[in-house]
Amino acid sequence: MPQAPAAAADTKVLILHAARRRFADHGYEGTSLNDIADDVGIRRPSLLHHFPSKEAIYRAVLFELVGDWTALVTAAVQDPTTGWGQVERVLSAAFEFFEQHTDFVRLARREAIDGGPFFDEIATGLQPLFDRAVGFLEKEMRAGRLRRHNAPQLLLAGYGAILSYFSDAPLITVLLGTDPLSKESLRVHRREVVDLFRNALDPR
Amino acid sequence: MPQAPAAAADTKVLILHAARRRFADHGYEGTSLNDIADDVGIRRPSLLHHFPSKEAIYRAVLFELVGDWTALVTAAVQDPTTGWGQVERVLSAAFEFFEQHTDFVRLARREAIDGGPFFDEIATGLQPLFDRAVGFLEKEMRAGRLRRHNAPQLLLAGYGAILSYFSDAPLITVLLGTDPLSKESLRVHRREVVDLFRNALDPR
DNA sequence: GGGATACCCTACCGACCGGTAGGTAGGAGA
DNA sequence: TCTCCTACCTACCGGTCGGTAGGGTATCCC
Repeated sequence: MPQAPAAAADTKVLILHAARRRFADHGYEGTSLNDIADDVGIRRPSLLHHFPSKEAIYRAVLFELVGDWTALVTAAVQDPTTGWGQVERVLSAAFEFFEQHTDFVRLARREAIDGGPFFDEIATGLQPLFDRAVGFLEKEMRAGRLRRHNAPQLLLAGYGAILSYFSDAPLITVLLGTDPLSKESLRVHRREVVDLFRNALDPR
Repeated sequence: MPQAPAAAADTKVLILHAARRRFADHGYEGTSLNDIADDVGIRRPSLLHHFPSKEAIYRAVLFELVGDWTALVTAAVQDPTTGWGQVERVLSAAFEFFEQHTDFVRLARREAIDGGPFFDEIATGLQPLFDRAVGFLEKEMRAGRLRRHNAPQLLLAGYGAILSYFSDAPLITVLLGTDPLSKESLRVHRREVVDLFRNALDPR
């Protein structure tokens, strides 16, 4: 029983959505095209009508997410605030983004660990963001609006602390005994992390 | 050309060693028994003479590492020191362990993200360690030897900051432009993280 | 010497992988 | 109405996966 063809754009969106979930949950190797096709409700060869290969699907998912992340950071940095206020703004924006894009966090983590075939493009995509953040921190430290630290290392520590909470949610669920992604847990975690960095950075 | 059989114990050790590297580098799905067998220098069926299945090999690798980690934490906590001094001691011990067991870090990370079939046993193995650490922090906070914080969340933030530095080394290499696992980089990172937590915890 | 056992091998299995070939249904435009 | 295109299908490709069967050889124990 043949099926009425859907609009190509719609199917492509459905594929990307299903693929993002699968890749985030099980990684590149742990996801088969059949898995994705089943989620969409079509057969595998029909997937490959919309994308030339599994690799192309993965790449599309990755770039979409990096694009979202870049847009958010760019917007957050637009604001001319300085000192601790700006740091807190960016921290908050990052938190909100990660809350709403847990797939992105886990995918990024997998890429960071793997150093796989797509890794280079992702890394060079993220580097300007990192450099800009380091530049901002160092400028504010020199101006005395933030306490002096090794800016890149501090940034890495912060990125690690926040990202881990979202990427390792399955483990943290067991450790805490409650859902770490619940409104209340998120509120508490966010306050704790912001506090950690205020103690380190805010000259008061 | 048949080969002289080696002592079973030796081969088993070689298998576990090769498997740990492979699983850490490429994950469970991304590692085939042929990969491991090639590293050891035997054929795949010979692997399965020493272990009943791929899953059994993975499980053995995982439990060995969790055992090492448990032993280290237990030893570090043995010391009767209190307050910030004890926190700094444990932090230092963890750093050293992670430096020497980067395979463990990446494997643990993969497990934490996946929530896979082996995950439950690992998580319940780690939970007592987590609970004990939280207990220590809260005791010291009540006694006024550490500044008050939400202990579990602070611990998670710390664990995330440190672990990420090692697990995400491939990405960080690109971001920093230097080897994050070099003696000098490690020294700087360690000082920065210890500083971060001293600012938060040490009542001075 | 003769088993028994431990270790490793080649040869094979069924299942699944990503990807291709070829065909069909149905809408759009001449 | 004829033609072209899109979207999807079934059937198949070569190759790899984890795992098994069965044989050969070295070593240990009697």
